[in-house]
Amino acid sequence: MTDVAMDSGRRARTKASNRAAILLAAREVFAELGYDAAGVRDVIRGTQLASGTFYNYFADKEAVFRAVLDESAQEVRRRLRAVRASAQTLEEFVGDAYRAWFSFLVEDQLMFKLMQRNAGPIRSLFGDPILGAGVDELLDDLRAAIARGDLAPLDADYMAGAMAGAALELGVRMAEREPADVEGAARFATQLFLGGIDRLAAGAQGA
Amino acid sequence: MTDVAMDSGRRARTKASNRAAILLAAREVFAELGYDAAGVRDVIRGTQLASGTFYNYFADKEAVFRAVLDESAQEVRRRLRAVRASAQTLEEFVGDAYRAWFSFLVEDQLMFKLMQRNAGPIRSLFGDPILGAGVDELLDDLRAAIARGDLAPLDADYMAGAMAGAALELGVRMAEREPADVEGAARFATQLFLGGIDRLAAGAQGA
DNA sequence: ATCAATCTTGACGCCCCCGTCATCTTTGTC
DNA sequence: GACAAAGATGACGGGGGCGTCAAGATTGAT
Repeated sequence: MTDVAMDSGRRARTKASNRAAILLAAREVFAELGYDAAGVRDVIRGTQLASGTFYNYFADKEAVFRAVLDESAQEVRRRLRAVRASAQTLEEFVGDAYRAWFSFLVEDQLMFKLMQRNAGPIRSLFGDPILGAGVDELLDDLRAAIARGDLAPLDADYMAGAMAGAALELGVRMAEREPADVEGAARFATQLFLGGIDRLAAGAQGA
Repeated sequence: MTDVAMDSGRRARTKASNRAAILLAAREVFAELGYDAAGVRDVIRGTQLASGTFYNYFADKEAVFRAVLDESAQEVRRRLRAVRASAQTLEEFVGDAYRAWFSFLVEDQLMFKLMQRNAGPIRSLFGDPILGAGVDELLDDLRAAIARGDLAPLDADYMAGAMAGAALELGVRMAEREPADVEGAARFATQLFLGGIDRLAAGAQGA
């Protein structure tokens, strides 16, 4: 052997590329047919591989599905974290997050389609999280902002839900426009929530 | 025969009750397993009937599914229409609609579960509408209000989307609280959107 | 060049669901 | 009570997806 853990052999390279091919095909198939309707065969049909080979890479359909979602979820969270961390004002915090989210939807429409089509399966395979962990992080950020005094003491749980729900439906409509209206949708969402936060804050202190 | 179209015979009664039993079982099964995973057999297992009997009432799985959704959708729309028609102010319009929506979710949790679980199939079987026709009516109302001058000229499409998306996710969180927080969630949503509308209106005229 | 280890292949057996249909049961009529 | 029409039943044949595995192909080390 040339050395340990050298992933440069032909062996290792095809292994990686096969895995990638399966993941890509799976993403397309799940987005197109939906998790339940899609079969392992539909996935491999999208590659050059034989049916048996699939099982050298993943235990079953659920395993690929999880892997596919992990990829996307990580990327989304990475971007949103970056944007939120560098926000200086509340307006930046809200606006940049929406802008990043909408941009991502436009870039990776396959993932968006996948999320919409498989909301049910995602909810039942993982806990609740469709936008899942992403919403959890938003919730944490909101709570932290309230604790710091940067944000009025509103119901962070409801707020995170409303922002996430609006993000999904606005995303659909944003992507339908020609050309995709990332900036317009981001501005709309920003004004909507900043205005809403103001009013909720006013009500909270008055009560 | 006693007479025409008399639905009082034993015959007609069992027919109606069988149909109802199938619809109820279908609602439960679809909510529990999801449209794709559920089979016609799962549905009849929830009744006293034999497998063949199913096909005397519905052509196939898709047909029952459509029937189940129709029932619920009609009820939701009926309630929302009633509430909106009698609204005098913007605050009533928004607040009462959310209150009606959240109440309905609490009363008919089975339908809510069904909606969440089968968002994908619903989207692909019908056009887009998960909350579908309901959102269309909201959109119409918003446009009408803008035309009348009761509402500032904001993007009605985005607004309807944001309100609907928030309605879904707020609904989830509202129902999770113990006891279900219909009033709190309705107030939250109302303040959020009234505040948002104010700010969007201010921006619109300034631009 | 040889050979063992590793990976790929696709046919196979298994299981489950679907929609039908010949048969039996119930209903309504006279 | 007898008979015809309407309806319920569940066994059956067909189709399709799943995961396995024996046989063949590739790789990498000597």
